[in-house]
Amino acid sequence: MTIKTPGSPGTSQRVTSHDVSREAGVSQSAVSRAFTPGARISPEMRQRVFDAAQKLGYKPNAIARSLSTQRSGIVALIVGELHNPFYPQALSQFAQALEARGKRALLLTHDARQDIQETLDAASSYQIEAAIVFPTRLNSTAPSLGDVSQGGVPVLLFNRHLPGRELLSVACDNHSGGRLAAQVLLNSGARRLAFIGGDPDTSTHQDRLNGFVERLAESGLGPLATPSLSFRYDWGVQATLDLHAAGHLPDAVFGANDIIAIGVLDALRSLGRRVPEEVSVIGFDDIQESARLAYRLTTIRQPLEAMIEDALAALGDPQPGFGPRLHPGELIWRDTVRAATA
Amino acid sequence: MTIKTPGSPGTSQRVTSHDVSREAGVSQSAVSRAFTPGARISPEMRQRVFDAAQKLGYKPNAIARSLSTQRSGIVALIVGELHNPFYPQALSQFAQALEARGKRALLLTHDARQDIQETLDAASSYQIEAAIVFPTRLNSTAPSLGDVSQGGVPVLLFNRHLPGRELLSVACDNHSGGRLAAQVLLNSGARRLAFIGGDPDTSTHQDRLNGFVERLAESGLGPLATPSLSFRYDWGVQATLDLHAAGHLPDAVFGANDIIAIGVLDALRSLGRRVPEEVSVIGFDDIQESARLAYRLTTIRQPLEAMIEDALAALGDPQPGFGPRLHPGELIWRDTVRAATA
DNA sequence: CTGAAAGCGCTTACAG
DNA sequence: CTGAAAGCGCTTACAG
Repeated sequence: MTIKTPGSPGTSQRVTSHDVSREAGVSQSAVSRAFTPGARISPEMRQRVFDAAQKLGYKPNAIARSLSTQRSGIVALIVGELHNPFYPQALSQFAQALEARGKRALLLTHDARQDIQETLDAASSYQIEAAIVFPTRLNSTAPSLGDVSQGGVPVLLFNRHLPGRELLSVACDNHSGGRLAAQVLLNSGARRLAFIGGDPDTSTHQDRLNGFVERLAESGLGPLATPSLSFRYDWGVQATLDLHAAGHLPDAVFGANDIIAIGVLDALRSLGRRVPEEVSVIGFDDIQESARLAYRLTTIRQPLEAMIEDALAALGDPQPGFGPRLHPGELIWRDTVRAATA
Repeated sequence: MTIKTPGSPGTSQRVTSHDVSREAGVSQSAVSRAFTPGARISPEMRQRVFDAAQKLGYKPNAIARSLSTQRSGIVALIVGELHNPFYPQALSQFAQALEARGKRALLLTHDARQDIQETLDAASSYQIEAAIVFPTRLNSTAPSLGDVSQGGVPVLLFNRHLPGRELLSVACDNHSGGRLAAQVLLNSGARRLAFIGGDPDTSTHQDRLNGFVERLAESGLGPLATPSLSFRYDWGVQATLDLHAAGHLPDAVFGANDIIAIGVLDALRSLGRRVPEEVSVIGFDDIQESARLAYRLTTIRQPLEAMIEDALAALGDPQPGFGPRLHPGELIWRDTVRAATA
């Protein structure tokens, strides 16, 4: 791909601070100062520069500024597959939050075939100030990520944590969330509870499962089944169909995330099972889709805004500490869990 | 946000080509050449440089390179709201396609309150080579976009076109797609056809509607109703409910996109109407969700890959021409349109 | 093929 | 407050 120059080709010469300084009859330093927020410059000078800049259509070159200041203002956002709508939502909110802070988001993709380290290296050549990874493709078996922060740029895992690695991470308090899901289902009178899990190698999955099982145990129960595979709609459907075929249909299911829970709902419907009369279903995330008329899914919401703020705060903190930063989930009560029995 | 330096603070000094040249005992130009693909340099020299670079952990600074070469390798991706899953999909595929070409994607958001021109200006300070806008928030009343390409960077509208402006755009052939939808519905025996539209100010909406109406007219029919508002699920639901309340329930509906059509499906279901027995429904886009068990939506697929390739090709072309570049939609036959009557 | 040097467009001590 | 100058880390004619 090469650059083309539509419109007047002559105009395409980039106008620089030198051009402006000439036009305004001041030094080049002056024009630089005029465009630097806290700089020592008289209002008259600044105005004079602005007028000339306006006239010439001057815009400071952020690349040159980055080189000079040694701060790019760029944060890398690294995403894998986007099957789960939770991620696009997080992605765009991150981009906005970054912009609000005067930063820019460099979007990088990461697929299963490549080591995430390569992606990070590629990003770091742009002198990124931090990298936020949305680990749709990353589980605890991921290699070498532990070394990343050595390069000097902080890496933050969003919505997952890797135990024992020196990485920043922010996530929902999935363990408590798992407990909450169990609690809600138990309250509704359910006794045959199943968990349909996502990728078993992820902390997200594990924490939700452990919290769920822990709470069940406190009521003297164990899960009926905990089939787990991946955080995808198809899997939610499949697992439900399998359970049914095996004659193990539960009276309540906790889907490891909403997209799975929605699969469960669709499968149940195709099986002619009524929700919540025969089977209660609860999910996790509260993606937009869960509120739809066709689902009205009861779920545990991840406090996305708070998590994003916190992620950015952690990245800005010189001594953040490496444990996962946890945020409590919030129960969103809709129509897929039976009302509590009296 | 400031940079922190985890790990060994001493290590955080960026290693530059000078460090490498010193280590390798060669000139700085040599190390630059070693990292420049087509450069004239002997294999021995290159290897020597690579060894030193490896030892020091050197990575070329892309920011400095950009400044020097006057080519940033950065393409801006500008997105608005992401209610429609079509866009995240397009977004991540664009990012991948760009990476495959050695380019980087700068992600910018654009909300309704701000002029898109501001967003483009912000982007252009990073010396972007092109901007691709996903016009979820942009309709034909958008101001000033016509001036954008003056700045020297080509702007491409994805999935929409603005008549009469000198902008690149690639889109599906929505007019033919609208005709195709009408055709399919007519073949199924429908006679009372409605179109539930999106934002009436968009070319996407208009072209689909016009094609649809045109084909209907050829069969001596007119649309039963064409309520239009926005490309959102909620609107699909609402419009269907309204039609029903007004006693105008059609025997076939063409949803201006899949997300609307899915809303229609959900509303129909809540009304106790059977699809496709009582009402046929067809959508547009073929988002992943449309294939789900609960919907199995018959729809017209936008050839996303081809559109993305073409977009990148157009951006690389010095003389692209400004008409919209149209790609034919493909009928995806699933379960929401009645089989053709004999 | 290799090196010394100028230059990309800024920022920022340093003097005044 | 203002200007001249050095420097950020590369690339690329220009000589050799």
